[in-house]
Amino acid sequence: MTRYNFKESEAHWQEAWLDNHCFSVSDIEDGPKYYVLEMFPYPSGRIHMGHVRNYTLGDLVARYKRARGYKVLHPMGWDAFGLPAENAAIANNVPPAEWTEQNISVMRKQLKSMGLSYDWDREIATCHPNYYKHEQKMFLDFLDAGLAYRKEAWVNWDPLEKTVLANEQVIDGKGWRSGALVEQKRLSQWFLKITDYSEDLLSALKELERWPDRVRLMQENWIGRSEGMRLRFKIEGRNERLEVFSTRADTLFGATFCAISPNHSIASELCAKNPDLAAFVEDCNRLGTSEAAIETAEKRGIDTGLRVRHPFIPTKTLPLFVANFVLMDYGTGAIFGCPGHDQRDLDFARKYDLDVIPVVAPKEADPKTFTIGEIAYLEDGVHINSDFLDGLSISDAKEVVATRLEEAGIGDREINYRLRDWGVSRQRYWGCPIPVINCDTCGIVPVPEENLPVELPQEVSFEQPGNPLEHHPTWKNVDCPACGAPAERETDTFDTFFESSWYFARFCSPKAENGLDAAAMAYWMPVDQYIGGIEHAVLHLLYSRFFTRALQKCGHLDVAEPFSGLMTQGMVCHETYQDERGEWLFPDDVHQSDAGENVTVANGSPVTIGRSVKMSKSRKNVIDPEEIISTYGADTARLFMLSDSPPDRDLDWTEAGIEGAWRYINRLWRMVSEPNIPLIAAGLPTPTEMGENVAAAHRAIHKTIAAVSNDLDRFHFNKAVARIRELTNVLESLFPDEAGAGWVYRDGLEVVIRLISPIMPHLAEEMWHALGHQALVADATWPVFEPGFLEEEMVTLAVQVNGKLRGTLKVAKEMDQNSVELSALKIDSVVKMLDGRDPRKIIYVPNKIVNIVV
RNA sequence: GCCCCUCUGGCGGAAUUGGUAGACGCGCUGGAUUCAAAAUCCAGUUCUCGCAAGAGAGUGCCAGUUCGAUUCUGGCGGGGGGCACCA
Repeated sequence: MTRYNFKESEAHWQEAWLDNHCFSVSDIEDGPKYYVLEMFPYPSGRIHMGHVRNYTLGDLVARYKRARGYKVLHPMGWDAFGLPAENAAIANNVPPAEWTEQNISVMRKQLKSMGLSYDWDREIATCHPNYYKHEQKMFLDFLDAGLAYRKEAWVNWDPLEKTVLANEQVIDGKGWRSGALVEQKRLSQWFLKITDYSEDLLSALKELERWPDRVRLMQENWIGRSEGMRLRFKIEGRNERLEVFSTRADTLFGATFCAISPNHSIASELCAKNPDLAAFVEDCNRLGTSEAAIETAEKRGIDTGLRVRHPFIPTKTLPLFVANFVLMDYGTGAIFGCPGHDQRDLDFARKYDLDVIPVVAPKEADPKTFTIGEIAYLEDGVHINSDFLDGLSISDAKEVVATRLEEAGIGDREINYRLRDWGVSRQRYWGCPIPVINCDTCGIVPVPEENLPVELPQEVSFEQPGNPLEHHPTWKNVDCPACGAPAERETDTFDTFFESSWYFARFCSPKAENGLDAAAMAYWMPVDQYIGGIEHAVLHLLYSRFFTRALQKCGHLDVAEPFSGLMTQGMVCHETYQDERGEWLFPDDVHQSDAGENVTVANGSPVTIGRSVKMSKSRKNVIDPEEIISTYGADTARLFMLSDSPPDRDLDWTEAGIEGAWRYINRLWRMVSEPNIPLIAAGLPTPTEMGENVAAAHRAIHKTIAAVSNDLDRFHFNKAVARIRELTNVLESLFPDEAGAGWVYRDGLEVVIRLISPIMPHLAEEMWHALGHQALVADATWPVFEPGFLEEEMVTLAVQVNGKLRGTLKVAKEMDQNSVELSALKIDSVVKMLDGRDPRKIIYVPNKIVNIVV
C-alpha cells in the first residue's frame, strides 16, 4: 500500500500553477469578475491557525469561482504598520522596518506552502512609501473636502515613560511596562468626519444583503441613531442655559436631578473654586478612555450646589451634579435624571438619596400606589404625575411634550448618533506620517503634492521614551511651504486602520503610479466576497465603509460600499494544559502515560486539561501550522479546516481530527493508485446497461454535483465535504463485475477530483494526472449535473400517531390523501396505538408526513 | 455595564420554508488481516429498561403557540466576540 507523497506533490503543483500563471490577472479583464479578499495579516512573525483557516476559506471560494468561469482577483499583502514592531524595537533593538520585512519574508514563504491561489505579483505592504504616498494624498484631499480636522482629545499618558498608551497597554489603570498610574492628557489630534455619513452608513446597511445579519445589527447599534430632544434648562443665578439631550422628554415630570460630564465646560469652570470637585474630576479622568471601564465603574457624582429650573413646574428646581457616567462625547454632555425610568439614574438616585417619582405606570397598575423599587420601569404604559401628559402612552406623550417644548422655545427635536468622529492621530513612529507642516505664522500647511511621500526616517532611536519622530535631530525641521520660514512637520502618524481602509482598492491596481486606477476600480470594485474574523465586525468594516465613501467624494473611485459580500469566520480553539503549579503547557509538552493519564513529557507529573479556548500564545494552546504542513501536508490542513465546523463557528483543533483528514486523503489517493475497479479509458460513451447499484451510483454522482455546488454557493463547506465523502463511499463499494461499473467508477472519480479541487488542490492535480489528464485541474471547469437524475419516483412518508413516529410508508410521489390514509391505518404499530379508537383528525403533508390524531 | 452571537450523542457537527433528530466524520467496542503491530477492511454505536420484540426519554433550563417545535414567542442559565489607541 502506498502513501500519498504530499511533499513531492505539493511542491510540484505549486510550481506548475506558477509556471502556467494560473492565478494571474490584469488590472482590467473581460467578462464576469469575482473579487475574493481575505483580511490581510499583520506580519507578527509566523502564521497561526487563524490565518490558515481564513486563507483556506478564501482560497476555496477563489478556486471555486474560477472553475465556474469568473475572472478572479485574489490578492495578498501585509498590514505592516503597528505597535508590535515598536515593541520589538524597544525589546530587541531591531529597527521596526527590518523586523517587519523579516517577518513578511517568513510568513510569505509559509503562505506559499499552503498552495493558495494568490496572484503574488499584486502583493503590497502598507509600510512601503509607494503604498502610503497615495494615502497621504487621500488625506490631503479629505482635508480639502472638509472631511479632516484637528481638535483636542484625551489620551492615556504614562508619566514615567512619557508616552501615549494604547487602551490595551493600560492594565488596571497602570502603564503595562512602567506600572505608573496612567494620567489623561489632552492633545491636539487629527479626526476624520465619519459622523457626516452617520445616516448614510446606517441606511445603506439594509442593502448589504450578503452580510451577516449580526454584523449589520452590531453596526446599527454602534452608529446608534436616536430621536430625541435638545432641551435648554435655566440655571439659577447664571445667564447661560444648561443644554441636555434626552430620548425620553416624556419623563420630564419625573426629573429629580441634572448631571453633567466631568469634562463639561461648567464643571471645568467650577473646579477652579472647588477643590473637592477638581479632585473628583481628576479621579474620573483616571478611568481612561475605554467605554467598558467607564460603564462598569461605580456610579458616582458630586453636587455642584447649582440648581436648575424645571421647565414646566415653576416652583421646582433640580440639583446639578457632576457625574462619572455622563459622557462628554455623546449628546450635549449633560442629562436630566429621571430615576423612575432609567436604571443608571435610579442607581445614582438611591446612592445620593434623591427623589424617585414614577411618571409611567403599567396599564393595570393603580397610579396612586405604583412605586419604583430597585428596578427602573422601562416598558410602555400610561403617564401619571405628569400634568398635561397624564393618561398618554409613551409615544403620544413624546409627541405632546415635544410640541410644548418647541412652542415654549426651550427645546428642539434632534436626531443624535452614538457614532463619534474617527481619531486618526497616533503619537508613534511606526505608522504613516501625517503630511502636514505646522508653521507659527501660517498654521497648518499641507505638504505640497509634489513633495509626497513624506517618508519615515530610517535612522531612529528608541532609547528615549516617547515618539522617536519628536526626538529625531533633523526630520521634523522643514521650511514652511507657504512662507518659507522655519517650521515643523507633524510628528503624529496615522492609526493603522487608515491603511486597512483602502488596501482592497489598491489591490486592483497595485502598481499604478496614480494610486487607484479608474479603469481598474470600475472593473474589479467592489470586493465580491470579503472574509475575515468577526472581531472586525464594527471598527475595521465601518471605517472602510466610511473611507470608501470619502474616496468616492474625492474622486478616487466610484463605489460607496467596499464589500458587497462578507463572511465572518469563527476562531480556532484548542484545549489547554496546566501543570501542578498552574503553569500553562504547550500541547507538545503533554502526553499520555502507560496508565492512560495525562502527564508532562518532562517529568511525568500530572496535567490538568482545560476546556477548548481560542489559541493564544499566553495560554500556550497553540499548534504551529508549519509543523502540521510538514507532517501531513497543506491539503490535510486545508481539509481539516473545512470539514467539521461551519465557517462562522469556532473550530476545535484536535490531533484526531487532523489524522482523520490525513486518512481520507490517502483513501482518495488509493482510489486512483490502487483502484478496486480497473480504470478504463476516458471519454467512452455511457454504457447502455447498468446494474442496480451502478445505476444508483450514477445518480449519486449527479446528486452530489448538485448538492456540493449548492453547499459551496451558500458557504456550507462542512456539508460539501460530507457529501463528497458520501459519494466516495458509494464509489468504493461498487462491485467490479456489475454491468457498467468501470465506466461509472471513472466518471465518479473525474467528478470527485473536480469537486475536491478547491479544497485539496494538490491532491486533485495528482489524481487528475494519474487519470491521464495533461491539463491542470486548476484550469478545468466545474462538473455539470443532469437534472433528470435528481428526481426520485418514490418517497418515504413518516407516519405519526399524535405527533409520535410509528412507522414509515414508501409511496409514489404526490400520492392522494385517501390511499395514503388507508395504508397508514394498516400499519401494525399504528393499529396498536389506535387501540380501536377512531382518528379524530388526519393531517397529511404530501411527500412528507401523515399524522393521525386521536 | 452595554451591544452582538452561541448552546443538538462520548466529541465536531447534519436536519430547504415548523414535518422521520443524530447525515458525514472523530472516538469507542467487536471481528477480519498480521508472528505481532501499524495501516487497511467489515459490523455496531443517543440514553434508560429489556435476552429480544419493543417501550419510554431526548436538541442548555423553564414556560407558551401548534396535530406536530432543534426550528417560532417569552423568561432564565453557561460559553464567546466587540466596546472607538491591539490588529
